[in-house]
Amino acid sequence: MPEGPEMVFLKEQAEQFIGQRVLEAKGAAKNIPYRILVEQELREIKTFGKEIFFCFQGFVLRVHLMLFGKYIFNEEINRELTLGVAFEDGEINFYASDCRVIQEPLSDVYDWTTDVLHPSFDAAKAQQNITRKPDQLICDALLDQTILAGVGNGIKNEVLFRAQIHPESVVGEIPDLQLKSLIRVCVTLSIEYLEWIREGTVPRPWQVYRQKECPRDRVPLRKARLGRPARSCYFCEVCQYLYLPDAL
DNA sequence: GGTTATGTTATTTC
DNA sequence: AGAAATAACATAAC
Repeated sequence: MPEGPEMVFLKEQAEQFIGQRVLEAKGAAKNIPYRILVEQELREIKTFGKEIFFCFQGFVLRVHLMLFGKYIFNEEINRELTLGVAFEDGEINFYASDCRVIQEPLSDVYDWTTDVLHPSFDAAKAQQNITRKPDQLICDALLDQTILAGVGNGIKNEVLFRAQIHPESVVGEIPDLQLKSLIRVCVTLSIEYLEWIREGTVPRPWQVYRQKECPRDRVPLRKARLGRPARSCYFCEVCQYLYLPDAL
């Protein structure tokens, strides 16, 4: 569930509660001021990458779904509730999530120019940031949330396929134009992914992620755990070019 | 039943 | 000290 587009979709769903007061807040999450939340008015909802923020007067509730997180509206499921917040017209319940309170202004903590789904995303800056670690593998660079917030393992695999770049390519060896196009695809694919969610497209039309065959070459895809830490990569050895330093 | 997995952080190890 | 590996968290699908 938890790549950037999923969180933007959640924000769109939860925005129905803006302007409403909290009737009840409960859950197992630690360091949440449950009692203080009650009566507070939800002012705004924001996302940054895979995080969502419920903004109240003077503080922000931050939720990250991590790997197994789930949320459900107006219902509880038979599992330990991490955080449930009831508003005047409905409630939202989070499970297996990481929830925190942020006191500082969000703009002191987050830089939205790195969020691929934010209007102020700065592609040129992302390219500079990636190039700053020229020895890194591109499959790792794409998952760096300080460079491309919101890109997860699914988007990573799809983007590399579309840009025809092998996941084990060394960042410093990828030509500028290729890298630029790769970053652009991070944005366009994230937007497409958001559309799939909005339209309820299931299963997601992944081209390579969790797939068996290359849709371009009809060749079996390779699956390998690459990078640090090792993450699943699905790729085509025929059409995805491996950029490596010259041998010898 | 074992393995794997859309993610991040804390701890341990080198 | 600091980088890098490992564990931890918690859940469902294969």
